[in-house]
Amino acid sequence: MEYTVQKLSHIAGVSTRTLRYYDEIGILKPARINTSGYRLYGSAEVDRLQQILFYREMGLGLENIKTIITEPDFDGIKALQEHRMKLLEKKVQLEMLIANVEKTIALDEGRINMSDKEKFEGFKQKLVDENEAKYGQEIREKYGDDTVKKSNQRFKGMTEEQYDEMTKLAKGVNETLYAAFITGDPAGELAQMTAELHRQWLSYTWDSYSKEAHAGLAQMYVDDPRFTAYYDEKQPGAAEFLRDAIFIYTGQNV
Amino acid sequence: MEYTVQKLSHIAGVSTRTLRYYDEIGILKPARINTSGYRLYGSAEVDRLQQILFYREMGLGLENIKTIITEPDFDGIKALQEHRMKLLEKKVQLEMLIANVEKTIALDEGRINMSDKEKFEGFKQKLVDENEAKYGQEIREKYGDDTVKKSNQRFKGMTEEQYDEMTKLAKGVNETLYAAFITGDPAGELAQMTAELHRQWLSYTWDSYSKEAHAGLAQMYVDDPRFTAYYDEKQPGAAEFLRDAIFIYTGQNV
DNA sequence: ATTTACATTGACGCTGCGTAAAGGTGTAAA
DNA sequence: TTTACACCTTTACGCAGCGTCAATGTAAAT
Repeated sequence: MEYTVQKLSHIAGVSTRTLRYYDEIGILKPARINTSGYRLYGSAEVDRLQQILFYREMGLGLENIKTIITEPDFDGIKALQEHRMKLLEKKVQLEMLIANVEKTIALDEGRINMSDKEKFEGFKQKLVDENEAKYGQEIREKYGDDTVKKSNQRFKGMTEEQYDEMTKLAKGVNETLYAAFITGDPAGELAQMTAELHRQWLSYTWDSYSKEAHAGLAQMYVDDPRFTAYYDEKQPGAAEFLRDAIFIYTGQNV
Repeated sequence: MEYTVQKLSHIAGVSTRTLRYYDEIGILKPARINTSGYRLYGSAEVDRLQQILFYREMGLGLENIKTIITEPDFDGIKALQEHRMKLLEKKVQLEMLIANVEKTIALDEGRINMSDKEKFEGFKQKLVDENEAKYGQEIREKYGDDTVKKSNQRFKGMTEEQYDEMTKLAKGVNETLYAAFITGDPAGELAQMTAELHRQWLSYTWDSYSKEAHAGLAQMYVDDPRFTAYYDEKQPGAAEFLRDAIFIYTGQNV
């Protein structure tokens, strides 16, 4: 009995394209080809296809399958055992991924604004990583290696409640900042409230508070374009305005 | 501060190719391009890249990420929740796959011959699925809807021991069949033993045995090319020989 | 003789880049 | 100033496993 591509595809439940592809990659060649170029398969090919599909079901790649079924004394079970290990690794990966996604979703319960939270999240990341990478040295020189280390550690070791609190404070800083900016007066009530919130926010990561350090950070907001961009995104000039407000709050000379 | 591709790639820990690709698909365009055609990124782009990498870590596709970060009021959490569902589905699939692979490996303990077992596995599949698809109707007409249903159910509901037993019987049928075929005598002792083993094998799936049905099936082995192919693979003419033996065994007129 | 069903060989598309290849720039050392 | 060398650019194939046209030839049924 001979089968054309379509007949075999019906028997095996695969597409004709698949059969042609299997021919192309040499994993299943037809028994013969007739004068019109038609592929004709015999029962041996049906069996072989069934083996291929069996291993395919197991998730093995076609190259692997080719090796298994072409080399007569190849240990199929051993291949499956190796394959199993790969699958188990994949499963671990997937589970970690799912855990991460779920953690991210759960973290959102605090419900700031997604984009705000993200920005803050990114901001936090930047504070720790980039600040460390690029400004680490000068900050260490200014405030001491120990202070910086403690700050970073505290940042990473925060509980979720603390993180939430800090996030809320950050949100408060943002909101009052933009409200204060509209008043145009960095010495005004709103602007000073912003500076106060900002101080509270800082206290979450700073070991000890000093007006000088606070003012220094405010100046950095203006000097470092990455910080400037963060505050200026919604409102150009906001970084500078915040610095002025903090300078007044800390009694720094402008 | 402006970053070239390489600088940005260092900051973000991605390849320059990735940055160019992100430019190409429009997910992250540089702030500006200088006279020499160099890509220059600003801090806004650093932020955007960080968002992109965040979602990428979550396993989202770039097209999805593009939507999330390009459309300002798109709900990122919702996207993550949908994504989570997909990941969970993937996990279920993967677990099923692993279970299958492990079952296959375990089944090999019985140590038939791998290829024989596979063929039988495929044969079982064909019996249930294809038989149902192509000959279901005529068999139902012949033996009744109920009989067929019960047979299929029993086939699928078999325990592993039963399956093993059945597998051994199938192997016995094959071996004695080819031995008997050499004798050339379908009425001989070996051939009749084959028929007997075949009856026992049938009993695993048949609700009740009848000589007529047995003979009917034997005829089908010859009529249906797929069955013929199975028995004839090792020995052309074996299917016909088996039918003759069974006809004699059941006292059917040839 | 015509329609219909089925066959063939290309060849592009999908995902997210890795990896050359071939050639212009920027900067520092000789 | 030349030379070297690091860094930039665009173009394009490769991967895994087919799905999906497109253009065209053949077998079988009406």
